[in-house]
Amino acid sequence: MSIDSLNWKILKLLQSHARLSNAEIGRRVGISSPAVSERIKKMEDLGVIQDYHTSVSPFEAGYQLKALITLRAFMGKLKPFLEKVKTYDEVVNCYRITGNENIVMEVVLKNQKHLEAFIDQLIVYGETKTQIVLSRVVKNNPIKPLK
Amino acid sequence: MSIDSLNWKILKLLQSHARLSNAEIGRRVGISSPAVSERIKKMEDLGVIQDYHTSVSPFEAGYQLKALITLRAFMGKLKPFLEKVKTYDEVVNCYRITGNENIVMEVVLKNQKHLEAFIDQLIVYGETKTQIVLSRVVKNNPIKPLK
DNA sequence: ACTGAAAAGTTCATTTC
DNA sequence: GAAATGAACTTTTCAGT
Repeated sequence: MSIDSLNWKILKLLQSHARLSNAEIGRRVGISSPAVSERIKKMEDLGVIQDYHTSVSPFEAGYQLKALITLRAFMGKLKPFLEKVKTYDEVVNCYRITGNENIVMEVVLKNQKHLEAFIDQLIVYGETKTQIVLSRVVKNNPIKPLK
Repeated sequence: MSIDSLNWKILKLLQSHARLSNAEIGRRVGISSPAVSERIKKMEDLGVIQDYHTSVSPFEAGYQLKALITLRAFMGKLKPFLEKVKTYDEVVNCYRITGNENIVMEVVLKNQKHLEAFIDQLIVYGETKTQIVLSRVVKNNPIKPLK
């Protein structure tokens, strides 16, 4: 499927402002709101649009620490871990990756004690390395059309 | 600021379904739509809600590869890189982190040739390590209230 | 992709608790 | 201070073109 330039205009708006009304989007891209609605629906159905997400400030929610934790799973422990990781409230995102480590997780934590307790839970699945997130330099940069 | 339980209910809905109408949220949490609207507005103003984001499938948009690239910046090159990184279309997210590497980026790329060309651009700023993302095990897991 | 009418949702002032 | 109500306005949905 190829995304036409009108759909790219719609996606550009939605990627940074998901709660814009169809009418407002229509005004900005120059079509009527039913047309916007139909295009968005089609993109949802085709899987071009995956989901609409609200980001909540971890800090405001009481999570003082953000970290990236990589895991190098022990033999036979990767599969059980892939199931277990879905149950951790601390894990916001988790990727399976190539290389020496198998897994990288983005986690939110109350404090250092919480971090320590969380890492302790992981130790049965593999070796971990932890990097504290100091700041977010680029945040959800919208995807653009290929040239 | 502490988030009350009604606001947590609203946030729970919004985190996974950012385009729900205020009226629909109100129905599900048991208050009127003006009350929902006011609560959301207040959370936006206080910075509890940071933004509303639509995720577009990189694959459907023509990006066949997703990778995590870490960078260990050369002496005096970190600051210029922090400015430069905001200009790369390939970089969806970028964090500054503690540890041996200073930076980790989530990037989307057309193909291996594109990856190679992108890494070539980074080489002036520091040493890179690239890990290809095989799959996303956990995706935007909503933040929950602290116990 | 547009139009037009009906249904649904939002906004704002006011009232209530 | 927080939420409900009701009127005016806006948006969405769904028909037909």
